[in-house]
Amino acid sequence: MSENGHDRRAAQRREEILAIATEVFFAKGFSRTSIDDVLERIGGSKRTLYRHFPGKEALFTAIVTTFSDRASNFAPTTRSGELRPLLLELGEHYLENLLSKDVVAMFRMAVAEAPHFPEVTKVVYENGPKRACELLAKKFLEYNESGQEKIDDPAEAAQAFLATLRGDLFFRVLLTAYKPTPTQVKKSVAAAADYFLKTHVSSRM
Amino acid sequence: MSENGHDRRAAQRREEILAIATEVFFAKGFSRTSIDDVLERIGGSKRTLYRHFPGKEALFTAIVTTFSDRASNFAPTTRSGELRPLLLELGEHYLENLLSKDVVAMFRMAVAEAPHFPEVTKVVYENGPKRACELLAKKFLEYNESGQEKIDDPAEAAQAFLATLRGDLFFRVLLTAYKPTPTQVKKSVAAAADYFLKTHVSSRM
DNA sequence: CAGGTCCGGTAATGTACCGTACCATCTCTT
DNA sequence: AAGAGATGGTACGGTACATTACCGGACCTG
Repeated sequence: MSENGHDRRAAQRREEILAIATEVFFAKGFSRTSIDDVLERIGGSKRTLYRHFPGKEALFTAIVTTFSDRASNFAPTTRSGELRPLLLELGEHYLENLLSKDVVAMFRMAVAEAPHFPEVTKVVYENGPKRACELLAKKFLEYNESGQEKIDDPAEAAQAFLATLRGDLFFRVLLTAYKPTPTQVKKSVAAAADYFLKTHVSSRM
Repeated sequence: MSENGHDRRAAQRREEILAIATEVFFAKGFSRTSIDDVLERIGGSKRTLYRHFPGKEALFTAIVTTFSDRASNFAPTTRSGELRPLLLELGEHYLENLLSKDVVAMFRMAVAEAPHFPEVTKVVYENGPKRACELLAKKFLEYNESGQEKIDDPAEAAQAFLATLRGDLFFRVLLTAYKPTPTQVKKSVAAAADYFLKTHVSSRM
């Protein structure tokens, strides 16, 4: 009953539609995107779109939940014994991802529609900032077991590190056309890492 | 030529329209607010609204610029000699304001419409996060002249303090129905202040 | 008081758009 | 090979909405 030819094709088509719709929604936002806009890009008929997604709102929830889930993973990092390089690598990866075009676009859409789709945007929060913080806290815990220094209160440390990492930058990117260069990102990350090292680390004896 | 009776009345009416329109836009967002919705609340005719504001977009820019300007002031604070109470007072005021219903609503609208009104939302950034940071840096400078302790690099210290203050909270409020209680806010502020004191302060000799 | 300007209310105009219906064609299952 | 379902293309219904137009009455200025 599984691996039906029809079903396989349908699933493929669904993925394709979802991918293109994601692009369109990210480019124009929820309200400014019309179903016809999406259709123009995917090329099929209206009926097929409505078969896969019962309406515009369903399309929105599918886009946001799947994207926010896929986009929220810390890259596996080299686990050297030194803390600072680890922080730099993790921080840079996090910021680069957070400030990327797609993530910013999704954030704009999710924040705007939060009052209308509370359950959906809650998922964004959980897959996004919350999960990032938890994963980082876990990495800190791992580090504490094998590393040279000790990180106090990993959960709160992770929270603080990510916050200083974001600083002002994310707001600025969300609200203006500003996009920092990789060099500027690196500089911000280095500053945040140094703060972190001053505060949350005690040398292991 | 000034203080005309007509002009006075008109200015008054404009203010009234702007205030009510602000409420409606904040409650429903830009795209979901219809001109008729606003009109229903202000009670007049369409023509008068269109006389004061040439269209929906003009109404949007007026709302966002004036509100973001008015909402972004640090309260004057008691300048005692101790740093910690100062941080607590400033931080609490900042967070309470940032997480208030209206500010959150404006942020949602501004972020969503940023691609379409770049100049306007840029003003929001400058009146909001940027200005807050500058004002706080100035306060730190003042403190350094009269206080008991010394804050290193006031500009960057202000940035870091506000960032740790926000932490995760603002995202969570933007994306979910969560609203922290005053007690929780106080707790967050205290944590951020303690973190700050550990990092950015050197005792004056 | 005369005249211009603002105001309120309603109607009209034109457009954009979501969702459905119809029908011929293609694809996979049995 | 036949039937069932998916697809493409186009057209339709109904609605919501921004903006303009019209008109009778109110208010301020000269």
